[in-house]
Amino acid sequence: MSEAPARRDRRAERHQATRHRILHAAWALARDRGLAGWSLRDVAVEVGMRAPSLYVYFDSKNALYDAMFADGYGALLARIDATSTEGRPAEVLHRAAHLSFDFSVEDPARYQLLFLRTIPGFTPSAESYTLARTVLDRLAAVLRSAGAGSPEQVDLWTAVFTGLASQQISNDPGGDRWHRLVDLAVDLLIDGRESVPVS
Amino acid sequence: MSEAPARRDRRAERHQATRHRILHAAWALARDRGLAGWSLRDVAVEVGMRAPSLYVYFDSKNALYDAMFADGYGALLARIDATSTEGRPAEVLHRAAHLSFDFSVEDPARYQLLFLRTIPGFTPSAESYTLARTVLDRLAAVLRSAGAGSPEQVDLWTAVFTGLASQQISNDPGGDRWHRLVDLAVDLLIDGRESVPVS
DNA sequence: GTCTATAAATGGATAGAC
DNA sequence: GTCTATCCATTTATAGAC
Repeated sequence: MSEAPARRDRRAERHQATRHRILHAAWALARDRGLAGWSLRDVAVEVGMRAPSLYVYFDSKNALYDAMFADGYGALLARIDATSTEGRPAEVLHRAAHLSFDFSVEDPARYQLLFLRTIPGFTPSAESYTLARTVLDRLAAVLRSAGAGSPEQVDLWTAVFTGLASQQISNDPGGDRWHRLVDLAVDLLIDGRESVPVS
Repeated sequence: MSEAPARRDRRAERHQATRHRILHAAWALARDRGLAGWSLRDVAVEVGMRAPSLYVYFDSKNALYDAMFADGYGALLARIDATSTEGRPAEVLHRAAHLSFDFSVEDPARYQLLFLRTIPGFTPSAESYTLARTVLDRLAAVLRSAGAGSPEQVDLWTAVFTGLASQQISNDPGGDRWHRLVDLAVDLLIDGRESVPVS
């Protein structure tokens, strides 16, 4: 009440900016030491603060995990939106497969947080969970638009490409041993009855 | 030197038995609270001891994780040995697929320890890692015996069936939404064998 | 909003008596 | 082999000064 709207807005903006710096630092630590390999102190050091100051921005460590969870699905949504759905169905499906695979492999910690249940005591908030559902439905819609949209087909697709990504992450980090199989897997899923040449 | 061999043997046997009790308790806690959701104190309570006594049997918590890792791969090996390799290649492949899928799904904590890198600071010992390699080679040999043994085929198979299992665990625990897709996936992979590059 | 100080709890690990 | 006692480090989280 005692402040002009402009000043209040600037402060809110600044607050949001600091939140993002904290979030970014947490991601960096997660990528570097594993999803569970860092503490709030570590995050604080990374952003040039003391640990207690973080509580101005996040109510708890799990709240920070929840923000990371939502942020990760936000990144997936952005990736989906940035991917063309033009072209023949087969082309769309190849693009969708690489989208899933690449998104998973490029950040194993994010993969672990978004797609596995691995942090003891952490459960996404209702809002974050709803976001996750929405984003995955959006990905399913892409498959549907390319004629691979039955529930069974979608389930099989997600299993195959997260499976390829998981193997790539765990058994050949930085390599391409499973990446090389992505297009082949798409072809097998598109038509299992006749051999499809691999380019 | 001051003890008769018989007495020494009985003591070694007793020691091994207690080690197994501890291992069993750790698995029970991992299944119940997650792979990282328990402490050595919890394990001790479970076996009716105090935490320091555990150090008579395991040098550290990571040593206990390592024993669990080896034990898990031992269980997989036993499962492989107990599975028939008789019948037509297609039958063998269906059996192998269900073996992989069921083994993963029936114990998510074990799946996490054996197939994902999720415990900060834990790396399997050289011996355990060698065992893991041996067991997975054994599974690959089964695929080979059924005509699906090229490195690319084996990589694709493991990715597909651990992927199905991972989705089942994370998104439909206790259900069969991805279990129902196992045989379908096998058929698709069998039909596509000719298109898999043979190196 | 950031800090110091500290609570409060946890957890891995060791020393040494019995 | 098991215990008590304890160390030592860590971590999440809170209180309250500035």
